Amino acid sequence: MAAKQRVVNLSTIRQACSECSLFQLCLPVTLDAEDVEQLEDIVQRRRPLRRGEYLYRAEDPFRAIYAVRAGAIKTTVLSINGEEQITGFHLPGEILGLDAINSGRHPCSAQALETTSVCEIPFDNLEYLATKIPGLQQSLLRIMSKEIFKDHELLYAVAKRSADERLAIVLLSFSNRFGRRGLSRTRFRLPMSRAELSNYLGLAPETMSRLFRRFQEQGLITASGKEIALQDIGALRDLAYGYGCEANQRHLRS
Amino acid sequence: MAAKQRVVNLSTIRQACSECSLFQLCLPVTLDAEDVEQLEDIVQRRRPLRRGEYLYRAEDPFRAIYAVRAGAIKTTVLSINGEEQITGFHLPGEILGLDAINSGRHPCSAQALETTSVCEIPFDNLEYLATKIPGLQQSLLRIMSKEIFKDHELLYAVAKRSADERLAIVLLSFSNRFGRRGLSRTRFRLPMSRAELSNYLGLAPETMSRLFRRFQEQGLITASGKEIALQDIGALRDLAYGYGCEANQRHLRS
DNA sequence: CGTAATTTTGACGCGCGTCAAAGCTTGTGG
DNA sequence: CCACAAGCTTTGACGCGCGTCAAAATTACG
Repeated sequence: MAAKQRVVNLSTIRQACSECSLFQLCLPVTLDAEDVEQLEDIVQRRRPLRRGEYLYRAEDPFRAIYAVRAGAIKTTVLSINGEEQITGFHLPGEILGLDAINSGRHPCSAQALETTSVCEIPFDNLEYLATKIPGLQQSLLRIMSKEIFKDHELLYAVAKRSADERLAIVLLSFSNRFGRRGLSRTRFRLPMSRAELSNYLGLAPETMSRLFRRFQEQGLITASGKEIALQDIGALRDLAYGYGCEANQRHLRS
Repeated sequence: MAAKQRVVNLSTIRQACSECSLFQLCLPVTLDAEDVEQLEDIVQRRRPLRRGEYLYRAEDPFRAIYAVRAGAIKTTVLSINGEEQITGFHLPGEILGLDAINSGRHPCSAQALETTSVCEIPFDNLEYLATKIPGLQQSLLRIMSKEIFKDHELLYAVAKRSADERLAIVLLSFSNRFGRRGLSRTRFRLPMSRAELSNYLGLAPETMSRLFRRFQEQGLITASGKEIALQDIGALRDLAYGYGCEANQRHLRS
């Protein structure tokens, strides 16, 4: 089914690659045109997901990883009492599903926050390709490493910080992630509701609401609905990274 | 330097492998004796670390990943104000350093909590070997996936829960991790101080202390110093996994 | 344009951090 | 083997941050 002849040049590949969010797999290392072509052959387009549709559900068997092209996806787990815990937001250019490799089943559900299109990358093929193309294996390992690191970061970020620090942190996180994709770092549209944000951050929605008000009063941001503009990134950074968090570390030895 | 001839049989390999904590790399997939031998060749023993000694420091260039053979290691980051944030405890049989693959530098420091011996697995060699032995590549990916998942778990675990739920969760986590290694699941010695535990969980040491008292009064555990005995695992599980955490999810759509 | 879902606002209470000081370990040197 | 520090761990008192409940205001959507 992939036996057709094709003529490609590197720049169109790069472009297609980037367009369908494979750039994360391509960029870190040098893959030549042929490699990228092979990689592209295994990538599948799917019809866009509508808001609320599931990309996969927890416990589904693991077949593929996914790259978000446009839109946004949230991943969730169900706590025992049947309540939804949001574990991550995935924006264009980001990859999800890696956490399923180990057990062979998805540990969380993935649901579209708005109309969203993704690329599907069947993992069997990818893994096979990775043994053939050393650059690709490296690339894969690197992405997974980054994933681990990102999570660690969020872990500290969210676990041990006050509500306003948490909000500052995610706002800056979105700012960076949009910025990396070439969008504005200071004005963007949050794809999720306040309730989802607060759930993600482990706060009550009421607290989230009050925070948004406070942040606006302090001139840190302006917000109307989901449209956000960061007015004072410096101050946000001060909030997010450190100053005023002399939490509970003074008790440790050297 | 690795050119010497050796006669091996699979069971001694397996044993050595498990002893030096490579079992995580071997077990998930089938590697034949020769593969394991190659793997073993690149593993390096190091002299044991004494309590407080660093295995590596944040920002150190990434050379190798490490498997804990005996003892325990904590990984930490420094927040801007120079305070230590504990990001993980690593017990025998566990692997650390994977989070450095992406950037090429260790994002955190690793320090021995007690006398600790580790295996060093130079990453260049491992990566090369992984291209030669498909089973090994799979194994690596799987471990990294597990790592991602574990972190996710802890993220929810710690971020959005009350102090006693957090304590129940880590106690059960240690119970499982010791149990997996063949030690008792109900009586064990915590390798870290209360202050370190509380730092890790994002709590004040005073709170930790009060929690230990409460848990003992309620008959959940008995503790004297670092020796812990879990008396009522069922109740701990109830605390850890759900009941009574109707936190902040009732606000979400469908 | 009306109904449902979301967001906002206010009042109130509890959990947990903070400060301060009193036991307990642990290790070191006489 | 004991004495004396220097950590740790525990205890109590107190206050603030944020969750909870309830209801109004706003927005989204058919």
